[in-house]
Amino acid sequence: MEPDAAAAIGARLRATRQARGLSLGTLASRARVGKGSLSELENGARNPTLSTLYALAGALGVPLSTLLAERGGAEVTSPGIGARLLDATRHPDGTTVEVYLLHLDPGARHVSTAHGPGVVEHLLVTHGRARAGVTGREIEVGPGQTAVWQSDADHGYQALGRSAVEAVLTIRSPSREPGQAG
Amino acid sequence: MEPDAAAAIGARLRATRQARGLSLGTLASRARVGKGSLSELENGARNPTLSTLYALAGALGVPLSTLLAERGGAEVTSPGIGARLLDATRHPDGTTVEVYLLHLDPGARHVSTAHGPGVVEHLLVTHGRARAGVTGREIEVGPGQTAVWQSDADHGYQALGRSAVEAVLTIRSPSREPGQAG
DNA sequence: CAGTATTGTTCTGTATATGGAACAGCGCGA
DNA sequence: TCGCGCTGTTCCATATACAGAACAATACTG
Repeated sequence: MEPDAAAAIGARLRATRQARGLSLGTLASRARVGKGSLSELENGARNPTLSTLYALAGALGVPLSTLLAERGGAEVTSPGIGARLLDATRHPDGTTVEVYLLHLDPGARHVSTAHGPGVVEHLLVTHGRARAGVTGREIEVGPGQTAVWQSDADHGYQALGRSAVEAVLTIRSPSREPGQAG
Repeated sequence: MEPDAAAAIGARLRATRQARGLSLGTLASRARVGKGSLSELENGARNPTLSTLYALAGALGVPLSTLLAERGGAEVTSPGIGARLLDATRHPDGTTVEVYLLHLDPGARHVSTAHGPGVVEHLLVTHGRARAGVTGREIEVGPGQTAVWQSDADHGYQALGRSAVEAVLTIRSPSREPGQAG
């Protein structure tokens, strides 16, 4: 297998567990999995079995595919910028929604030309500060704040200050316009 | 594990293999997996390892999540409400961010008691209309709009009108307060 | 400060998943 | 009828994932 696929899944496992506020021991006992197994698994030092994966996903209340990081692995769009597609759904009425997890290195900047009409982007900053929006009308957003813009004009986002930016970027395209990360 | 989860995955495996017109032996050798292992695996008499699953999925040219039985495992939190965790990350500074894909049946309503201080929730509606926010101060949002609230007070969201609501819910918790979907 | 949880780690014997060999059931050509 | 190539199955020795215990390192509590 990919040498670090186990590591990736372990990291996701740990992240989800901690996000739930669970200790390693409690999750292990809830999932009826050995504490040691879970520890080594989170550290990527194991090649888990389908049964243990199911058990852990079940105890976390998460579909197993969530733990299987393999959704379009970290796509690097520009230097200093990483975007990971979390989900892309197409509603029956044709609108598509893409959800990205975005990482901007300090100072990184991304600009994009206009998309089709009606495309709306939401940038929800979870760490650091950023400037985002249509070119010339950017606004500044910090953790827990969202910038929204219509991307039918040139637009972009950039990291402010000296710390990296983590954000959730959602792109909603009304009809058949394919969304691009940015 | 669920007794038939292995059987389900085995069936899918066999189906995709045959759809590719591959014999058991050729797939086994391409994936560098024992013939016997693959046979028993397809018959549901095995509890495969992540590495063998990856190897087989890779040789079939299929994302692993395709082979997993639980496609689109929607977690049902309340009747008429489905939430699927897309991602849960914990930043080094301790803040955790959870991103959910949310589905509300027409008229469905969800209320939640107060979480710890500093928790911020963002509800980005991608389809339908919803009312969301702190109890008594809800706002109405439609496609492409976001409702934001501090969830240190009772809060909730509900679908308006006669169509279902699709949304992206992001919960940002500053310290170690475990986030709950809602 | 000790005393006591509670954390996550490393260790160990056992169960089992693994690759490969041996096996059986075909179709086909001579 | 053989023989040969193919199919997929069952068997076996070995590697390893497993549960749990024993451990260490960090908190609370008196």
